[in-house]
Order: sequence, then structure tokens, then C-alpha cells
Amino acid sequence: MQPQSTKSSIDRASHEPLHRQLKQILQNQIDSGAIPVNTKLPSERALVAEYGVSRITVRQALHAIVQEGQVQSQPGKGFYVTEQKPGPEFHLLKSFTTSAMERGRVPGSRLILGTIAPTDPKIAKSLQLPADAPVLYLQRIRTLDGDPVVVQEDWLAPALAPGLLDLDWSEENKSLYHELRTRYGVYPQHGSTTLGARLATDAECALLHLEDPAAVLTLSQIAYDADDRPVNVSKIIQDSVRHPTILYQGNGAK
Amino acid sequence: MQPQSTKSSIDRASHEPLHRQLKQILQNQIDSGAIPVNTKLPSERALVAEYGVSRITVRQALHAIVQEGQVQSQPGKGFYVTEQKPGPEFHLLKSFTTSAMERGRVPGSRLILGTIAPTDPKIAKSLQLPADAPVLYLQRIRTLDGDPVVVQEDWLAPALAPGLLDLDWSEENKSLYHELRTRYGVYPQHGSTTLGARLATDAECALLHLEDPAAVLTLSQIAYDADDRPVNVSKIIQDSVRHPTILYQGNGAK
DNA sequence: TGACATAACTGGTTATAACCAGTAGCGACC
DNA sequence: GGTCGCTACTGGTTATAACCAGTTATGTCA
Repeated sequence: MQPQSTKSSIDRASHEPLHRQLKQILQNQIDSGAIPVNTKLPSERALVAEYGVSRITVRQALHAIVQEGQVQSQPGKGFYVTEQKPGPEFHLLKSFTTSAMERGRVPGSRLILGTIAPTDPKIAKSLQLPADAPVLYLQRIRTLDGDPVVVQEDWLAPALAPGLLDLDWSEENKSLYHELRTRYGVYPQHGSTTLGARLATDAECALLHLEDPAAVLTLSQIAYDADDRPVNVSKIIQDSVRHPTILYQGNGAK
Repeated sequence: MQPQSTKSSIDRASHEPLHRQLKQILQNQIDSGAIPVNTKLPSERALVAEYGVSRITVRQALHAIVQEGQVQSQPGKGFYVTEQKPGPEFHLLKSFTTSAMERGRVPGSRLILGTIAPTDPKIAKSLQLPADAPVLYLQRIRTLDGDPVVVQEDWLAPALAPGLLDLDWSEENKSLYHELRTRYGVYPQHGSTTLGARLATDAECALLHLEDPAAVLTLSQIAYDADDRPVNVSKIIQDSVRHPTILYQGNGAK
């Protein structure tokens, strides 16, 4: 029951494999910022000395972290902490802010509606809630240089993130996933996305300042956490002419 | 110069690491069907005896194949060949046939154009070819119950797949990636995709039997092999109202 | 015949040891 | 001063050895 200091140590009595314990220790140090981005990790042999395990064990731990993309190895130099790359499903949702800044434009966000109320039973079902259960709903408009290009809607189980509606959603870089991770410890791990294109409705034309016959890209997404519990349902309607979406798909076979 | 039999062996003089050689040997046996799906691979210790390498080397090879999803380990039993699951980028391109059949509709394919000629320099550059180099080009239309819903264009380096144009591209399940894998040993491993939506051109409206103001979903893709060499550039124009695209995104953080 | 103990496997984990190739700093030599 | 080469690092590869836990077939005993 001693307070866990920043640096834990290996418990040899545990049934947890040593390499997995070491991996967890290193990942905690990375996540907590004790080892910042672009910093070199201690060398393999230094970790051997520090934690009293063999080099094979250290390498198993390090390579597992490499596999998850948090660090990368540079032969002859060391292991370096890489930028925290968001998972694939975050690319779709975050790409707005990211690619906007890459183009030197100023992203913005405007909350249109935030409620907790019963909603479309199909969405409640996707969240594994009763059809008439209250659901947290966010509707936002995302802008570039003040120009609206995306209408985004999100639905979540209210119990998952109490107080979420009280946050200031006008901040331009506010990320729903970031808030879920940091405030509520909810980590979306996988999901499915449905793509579509259709003609914009009159309301959407008005919101996005489009001329009447206009095409919009639609993205519908359901995200799940590591235990396959639904996290949120998300719908994005995007003027993709002014803002193409780039979806990096990572490795194919893996 | 002896003919390579089905079973290659380890070349200890090579600069290629032993575990990578062994991985290649095993993958060839899996791909060639010498070790069928759901069959047990030789045990680690059997491979040690067979190829005269240490168990560490065998395990490195096996775990690399596990990582690529071709086999999976069952502690206490062995390594078993899994079904060849297509990677994420194949989902986008194959989802046409797959989801068509899930809906009980009959998918079809029609080759509109197949040439080898210089093309758009931007595409040549994406394939890392000189701007005026001849490029293999395929244009196909994909149909549901005879009804056209997708226009698909592909560009490849001709040297990558000689004779590709001579294949019968009218077969409804013909997959470009499948041919590349089985005939030419080319394995796309990762890629990037750009999504868009726009109004269909008059020509597209005619090809896809759309009424004039119509929205189409566009998917532009570049696929690379394990050595980061470009495999192909692909553009898909899709009537997503009649055929929504489902994109499974797999794990997020990993 | 049935249940149970055992033996012979399987992959999983860990340790020790050695050599290689690439990197970078430092000092000597031209 | 600039170059060269040494040296001390880095991760990458490979070998040998031992034990564990889970699976499966075998054989024995009731």
C-alpha cells in the first residue's frame, strides 16, 4: 500500500510476465510525461541494470511498445518517444483541426445544441441503451477562418461522461475524444465507419454556405472501448470540396 | 542456381537475418498452399531441428507472421494458419463485392479501358516513375444486378505486373489485389486514402445512370508494399446512395 | 468400461553470452 | 583547422539453456 511513485519497479512474485510489467512501467512514464516526446529512452543495457532483468525481457517490452507506435527504435542511437499518434478513427474526427492547421487556416468550433433527452431509438440501440433512455447529444459546427465546413453530431450515454455539457465547447481545438480520455478515462479502441455522399439539404446548404445543388460527404461512426462497450455515435456532414478528408489507413495485414 | 524447390532452406552466408529468411520460407509455404488454412505449422522445436537455427530465431519468424495475421498461436497446441483476412485498404475496394452479396445482390464488373501509356505526371510521380513513363491503366465499372454503381480506375507500374492486361477482367469477383498477390507476389501493406464528395459530372451521370444533380463519393488511394514501394494508385467514384461504403477501422490505439 | 494418473508434447517466459553494424564524440596526426 | 581513426556507446541478431503452463494421447487401475 505504499504510494506508487513515478517509478514503479518489477514485482517478481507477480504472475504477470516481467516484460509486460516493464512495458507498463515505461508506458506510464511516457504517458505521464516523465519521458517527453522526442526524448531518448534509457538504453537497453541501462534498463537491464536498472530493473534487474535480462536484455531479452527488456527487448520484449520495448518492441511491444514500438508495435503500439509510442516509441521507435533508431539503431546505433536508441529508442525515442514518438508523437502520440491518434488511432485511425481519431484521424477522421481530428483531421479537421489537424489538416486545417497544416493548410495555415484557423479552425473554429461552435456549439449549436447540447441536450440530454430521448432520441432516435436506433441510436439508443447502438449505445446499448433502452429505446426511450435519455441520451447526451452534441451538435457542433466547425469552421475554417470563420467559414463553416462541417456539421458534427455526437451521441453518448450520459452516465459515461457526467458534466460533459458544462464544458466550454467553443474552444477551437476541443476534441470530444480528448475530453473523454483525460476527464473520464474512456478510451475508444476500435469502431466502424460508414461513408456516404449525398446532396445537401436546404438547411445544410444554409449552415455551410453552399450553393444549392451541392454534394456533402457523410461519415457515420460508432466507437467502442477495449471491452467492446459503445462509447459514442458520431455523424459528420462535411463540405469536402473546401475540406478534403485524408484517411491514413496504417498497416494492411496487421 | 539449383531450382528452388517448394521447400527452400536457410542461407547462412546471406546478409539477410535468419529469422527473416525463415519467415519468408514459411510464408511461401502458406501462400502456395503447401500448409493449408487451419493446419498446424511444425512445432517450434521441429523447425529448430529442420532448419538448424535456434528457437529464438524460429520464434522471431513465427511471431512476425502472427503479427501479420497469417497464423495464430495456441499455447499448448501449436501455430495454426488463419484465414487470409484482407487488410483494411482491401475493405474499401472489396467491400463492393462483399457488401453486395450481403445484400443479396449480384455484383458484376466491366472493363472499359485497359492501356499502357504515359499518363498524368502526378500519378507517375506517386508511383515513383518518370513523368513520361508508360503506366498500366485499368478503368472498370462495377455493377449491382447489372446496374452500374462504381467507376474504378487503377494505375500501376507495368513492370510490377507483366501480362495483367491479358487477364479476364469481366469476372465479377476479380480483385486486383488478389491477382497481385497470387500472380506477382506483390503484397500491399499500407496506404493512405483521401475521401471526398462532389457533384457527378455529366459523363458520370450517364455511366452510373444518375439524375442530373447527383452526389458521388470519391476515394483516392495509394497503396505501398512492406518496403514502402508504391503498388498502385486507385480512384473510385461511387454512387453511395445506392451503395453505401462501410469502412471497418480495427483497433485505434494499437 | 470408466476415471484417473502420467508422459510427451505444445507455446510462453526468462537468463546468459557473444558478435555485428551503425552512431557519435574525442583526440591525434597531417 | 581539418581529417582520420579510435573508442565507447547504441540497437539487431543469434545461440544455448532452463523452467512453466496448457494440451493431448496413452496407459493403468478400479
